[in-house]
Amino acid sequence: MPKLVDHEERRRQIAAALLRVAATRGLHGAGLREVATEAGLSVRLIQYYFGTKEQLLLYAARHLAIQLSDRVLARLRAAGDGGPRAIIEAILSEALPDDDDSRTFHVIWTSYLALSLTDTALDMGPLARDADVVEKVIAAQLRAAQAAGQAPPGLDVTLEATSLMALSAGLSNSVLAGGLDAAQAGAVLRYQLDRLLPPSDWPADG
Amino acid sequence: MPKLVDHEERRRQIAAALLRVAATRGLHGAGLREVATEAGLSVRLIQYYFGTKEQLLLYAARHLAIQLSDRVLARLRAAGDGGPRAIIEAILSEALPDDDDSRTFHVIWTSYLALSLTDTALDMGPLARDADVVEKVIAAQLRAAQAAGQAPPGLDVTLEATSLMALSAGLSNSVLAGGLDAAQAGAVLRYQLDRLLPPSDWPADG
DNA sequence: TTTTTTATGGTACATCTGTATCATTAAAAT
DNA sequence: ATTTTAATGATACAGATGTACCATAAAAAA
Repeated sequence: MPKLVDHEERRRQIAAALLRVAATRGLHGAGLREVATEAGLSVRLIQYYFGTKEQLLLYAARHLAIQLSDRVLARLRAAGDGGPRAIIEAILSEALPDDDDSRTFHVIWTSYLALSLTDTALDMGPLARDADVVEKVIAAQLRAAQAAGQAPPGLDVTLEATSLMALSAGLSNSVLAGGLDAAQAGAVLRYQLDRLLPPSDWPADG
Repeated sequence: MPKLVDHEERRRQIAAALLRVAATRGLHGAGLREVATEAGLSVRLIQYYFGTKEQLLLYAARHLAIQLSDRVLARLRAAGDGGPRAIIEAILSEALPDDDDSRTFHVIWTSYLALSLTDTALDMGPLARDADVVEKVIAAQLRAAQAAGQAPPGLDVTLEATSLMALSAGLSNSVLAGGLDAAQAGAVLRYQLDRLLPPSDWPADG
């Protein structure tokens, strides 16, 4: 046999090419031929490693989710241990499309969401579960902030975590659609975090 | 000539058919032949009344925006004059996909958003302007609430209005994606409105 | 060295896409 | 009654799409 190639590596390579094409043409407009050219391979190879296009899409979706995880983790490490407020801000800021890479990410993400709404074969389950994990982390941080007297004791941390995730998603949409720029979205986000975790302290027991 | 038909009426009819198809197949998957069949017309007629498909998409987008306006206005009238809180809740609740019609609307809306991100010819300007008007209405209602002593004087009404719009959009996304059901989303929304406009009063001058 | 297996290229195929063309009905204008 | 014009139908066309099939180079196994 020839080179005896690493299949997983090849799949990553192809998936990355798909995502690059999808960033400009959209997911539905990413044809196999164009993806093959972008990856520097033949169409036949995409068939060989994925079989059908739908499987390629699913694989690429997981690839995308992993990218997001990596980005969030990187920001978390960069934020260090600045306390709950810093951690939450790091996570949610990453969710905003503030640079080209991030914008590309969100464009493809939106494309996936739209596709999954009408294409039942496209299961976005894994991505939703990732979002759930993040939401739970935020809730935990809010609880920690309460315990440290940095947040009002009356706060419903579960509802607040859900709200923050939704706020972040909504702001992202606005930035993508052009209604807001990244700086404005960031300002809104920090304003809400300030309202949630103000500088002043509360008595730990209410 | 034959029947001497009302062009605008025909266009509405065709646009409605497109949206009906798009609700199940997605916007990108709504072929002219299928739309024609759905409308009970021939493909040729769609060409006759719209020329190109892109113009049909643009027209349908306006059609969709008008539908949304109508829905919001209907809810506003139904809400009567229950004060700022009731008005804001009416507007934002309408934005949540709580029934089949509303869900269909949001599916198509998301499809449009995704398309417009990669298809430069699809100008979503009008829709963005509609959203801006709604946001200004909400800001005005918040100001009214402040003046009536129903909201904290320190509130930045502009940022809060933007936040509420983003929150609503994000919640809608979650409902569409299946992470939340409509009831949960509504609960989150009302929780945030309670936090913003609590039952208790403030002194009008701070 | 022969045989088997893996990796790859090329290409043909059926289907679907939006659009263009040719033709026709029928009402209004003259 | 004739001419013009609005409205509609049928169908052909060029291109793109995902997939299937046939071939082959080359490395590992025998």
